Formats: sequence, structure tokens, C-alpha cells
Amino acid sequence: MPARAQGRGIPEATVARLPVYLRALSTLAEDGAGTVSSEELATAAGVNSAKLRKDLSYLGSYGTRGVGYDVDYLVYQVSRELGLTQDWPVVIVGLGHLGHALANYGGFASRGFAIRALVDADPELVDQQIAGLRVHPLEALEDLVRRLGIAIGVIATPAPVAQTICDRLVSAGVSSILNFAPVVLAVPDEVEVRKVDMSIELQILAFHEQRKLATAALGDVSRELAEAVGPR
Amino acid sequence: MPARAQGRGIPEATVARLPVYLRALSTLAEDGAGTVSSEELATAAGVNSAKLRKDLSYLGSYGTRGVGYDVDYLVYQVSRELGLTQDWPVVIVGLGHLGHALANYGGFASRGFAIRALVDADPELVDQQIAGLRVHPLEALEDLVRRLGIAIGVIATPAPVAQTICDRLVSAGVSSILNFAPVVLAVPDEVEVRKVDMSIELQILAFHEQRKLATAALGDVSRELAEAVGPR
DNA sequence: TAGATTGTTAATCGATTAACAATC
DNA sequence: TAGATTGTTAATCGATTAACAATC
Repeated sequence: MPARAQGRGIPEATVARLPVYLRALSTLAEDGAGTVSSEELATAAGVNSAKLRKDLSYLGSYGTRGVGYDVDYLVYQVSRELGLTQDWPVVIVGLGHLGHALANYGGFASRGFAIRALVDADPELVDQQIAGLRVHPLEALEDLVRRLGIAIGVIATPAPVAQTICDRLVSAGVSSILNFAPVVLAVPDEVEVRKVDMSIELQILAFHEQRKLATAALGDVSRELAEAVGPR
Repeated sequence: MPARAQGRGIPEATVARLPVYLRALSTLAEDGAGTVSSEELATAAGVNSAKLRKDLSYLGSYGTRGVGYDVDYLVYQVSRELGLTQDWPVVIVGLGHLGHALANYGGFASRGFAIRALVDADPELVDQQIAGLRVHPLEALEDLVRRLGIAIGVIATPAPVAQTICDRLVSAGVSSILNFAPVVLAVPDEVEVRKVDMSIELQILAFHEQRKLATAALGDVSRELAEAVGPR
């Protein structure tokens, strides 16, 4: 067993980057790369190489000094650490445009996730086929979760019902939730929630965009000032 | 002008939370709340109150000791700080299920964003109407960006073309990009990129899910051990 | 005034990074 | 051996949090 530099577990910031490394590694593997240096992999993942090496060191010593990392071996180790060597059954609740997009997104299946159930409150949608799966009515939610052993729930409903859906998922035994509804979900401590919120991301961009404009305007002013003062 | 506790600008972590506060404040305003304490607002936003007060203190001193914050006034101040008192024209590139969902998402318009142009490479989609807008061909991209003064580009294309689209957006003058494609985009320093990646979020959940299982299994073992040893 | 709540301080914690000894 | 590159150290930086003086 390799020595592990973990006082208690892997830092959250590192966990959040492992999937990015894994994607870069998968691309390298497809391109037939046998080994990769921390410098190359870091560039592909958009981080600096010191951070990459530190992150990987939390998993163990999987590189070879003077050589680099074996791509296939590292793919396996990162996958294992992330829990992707087993399949996680997923339910999607809410099949509007977004839920539809999620159900059809191929990236899940290839990465250890299996969408096993679709649920929607709209009678028009119930019993329709989406991405090869039948849409179930909301009443069936708890039963589906229990029967299929679903651990991860994806909420793609309108905001007003998200908390109710969340409560039902949790009481049925789901302990990880990916929330696309623009609300802060209240859950027990042992339940993990991740939020995807495009509106928030846009607002963060707006902040930086505004700051750039302000800086540019400041530049204009100082240029005008310089002109007014004249050449020195 | 209020005193500002900013060595240089507002911390990124704070900026990322301001939209969450804004949403909670908007809900409070709709419910007719006149003032709100840091404790109440923090609960609504899912953070602790010390963090909330610290965050708000970067914007200025907008509260009243012993009373709390005026909801409407704080909505305005946070909006202004985020640059939402002006409208940001947005282009969406790629109108598959996801782009479609984004184009139809009402949350944008209400928050200072205006989707002004839709672009797709698929001739089948070009000239169709989505969310009341005509879909333009890819060739029109640069012209649209320039004519409409678009500052923010949303990339909802397949991964293989995302970097090319990004390059074209940037060279046409876009300086903020919201990327839904599962790739790390390379951009000049002055361009801001935010990434939304459901696959990555799911993988982070899988990690925690696996850890919970491991912990539970460990609990079983120690319980079995305790039984084997017998009551003390 | 008494009670409530902000804004700020300072301690703590966690993340990043450069540098380099270890070692292939 | 010489060159390359990892894994780790230690310094630095940024974020979080409890506590409380300021003040409504």
C-alpha cells in the first residue's frame, strides 16, 4: 500500500480538479500517449504543474521520476479514487428542455453513471420515451429510487418544487443531489448537494465585464489627462 | 463615498456568493420584507452570518446596527456591484437540447442579461425560431457580435468545435465566455471564462458517495468486531 | 437606557506555489 | 553518469470564523 499524504482525506479543491485531470488523461490515452509529464498534463488541464503534482500526490506515488506518469495507470488510479470504477444509478427529476438535454447527454454513461429513471409531474410527458427511457409519474419516485438502488438524484425541475422533490429523494434514500434549480436546497448533513446555476455564472461574468469596462474608462481618462498635459 | 475594505477589489469567493445573496434578497423583497438581519439572510443563502457580513462589508456599510439591512437598498447595491444595473447582450452558440434550454430559460432576462443572438452550424436549425429569435448560421457569428455589441458568449456546442468557436468569439471582441462544452478552453489573459460541467459535478458527487459507503462499511466492521469481542 | 445587530479584528484554517532534494 | 522529472517541503497567500466593540 502506497504512503498517503492525507491527514484526513483529500482536500475538496483537489477532488474538484480530479475529474478535469481524468478528462485530459482520457484524451491523451485516446491519442495513444504512453506516458505524460506533470508539465504536459497540467497544461492540458489548465493548471500549473506544481498544483497538479501536489494533487496527484494525495492519491499516492504513481509517477516515475525522470519519466512521468503512465497514462493508463493514472487513468485507473484517478477513476478509482473518484469512485468511477463502479456504476452509479441516477434519476433525473424534471424533463423540460434541461432535463431532456441531461437525459440525452452521452458524457454520463461513459463515466460511471447510468441514468436509470426519469420522472416528471406533467401527465403529458409521463409514459413518453426520452433517450430510450420511459418517463414515470412523480408518484413513482420513491419506489423507483428504492427498487433501482439510486444514489444520485438530478433535480431539473422549476424552482418552486425543487425543495419538495429534494426532501422526497432524501427520505427515499438518495444521498447525493445535483441541483439545477435556482434555489438553495436544505438537506441533512450527510447529504451532499452540488449546484449548477447558469444564471449565477453569468452574473459573475458580468461583474468582471463591468470591472474591465471601468478599468478601460480609467485608462481613457488617464490618456486624456496625459494629452491635456502635453508631451514631456 | 463609503469606506471600502478593499486592498484591491472584492475577493473572488465573495463575488461568487453575491448572486446567491441577490436571489435570496429578491425573494425576500417579493415577500414584502422591509429589512433583514444578517442571520436571516445568511440562512436563506445557505452560509453563516459572519461570512455574509464580511462579504457585504466589501461593498460598503449598507446595514444599520441593531436593525439589519434594508432589503430594497441592498438589492440595489448588490446589483450595482455585480454590474446588473445595465443590460449585457449575450450570444448563444450551439442550439442542441442544452442551447435550446438556455435560450428558453427565463432567469436570464430578469437579471440584466438579454439573449440577442442564436448561432448554429446545422443548416436544419438555421432560420428556425427559438424563444422568439432567429437562428443564424455560423458564418454570421463575427458580424452579429460586432453589430450587437455582444460582450458575453455562451458556448453550448459539441466539445470538438468549442475551442474554434471560442477563438472566433474572442477575436470578434467577446471578453467573457460561459462554456458548457466539456473542454478546457485556452483564452488570452484578459478574457474571463466560466465553466459549467455536469459531468464533473457528478464525478465529485461519486467521490463523496463512495466515501460514505466506505465509512459505512468501516462502521459495520467495527460493529462486528465489537460483537465478536462481546459486551464489556 | 436596554437590547439587538452590524462591521471589523484577529486567529485559524485551507489552498497555492516556488524551489529543490530524491531518484529514475 | 547526466539529464529529466517526481514528490515534498516550506513559505505565502487567500478564505473562513468566532468574538466583540461600536452603535443603532
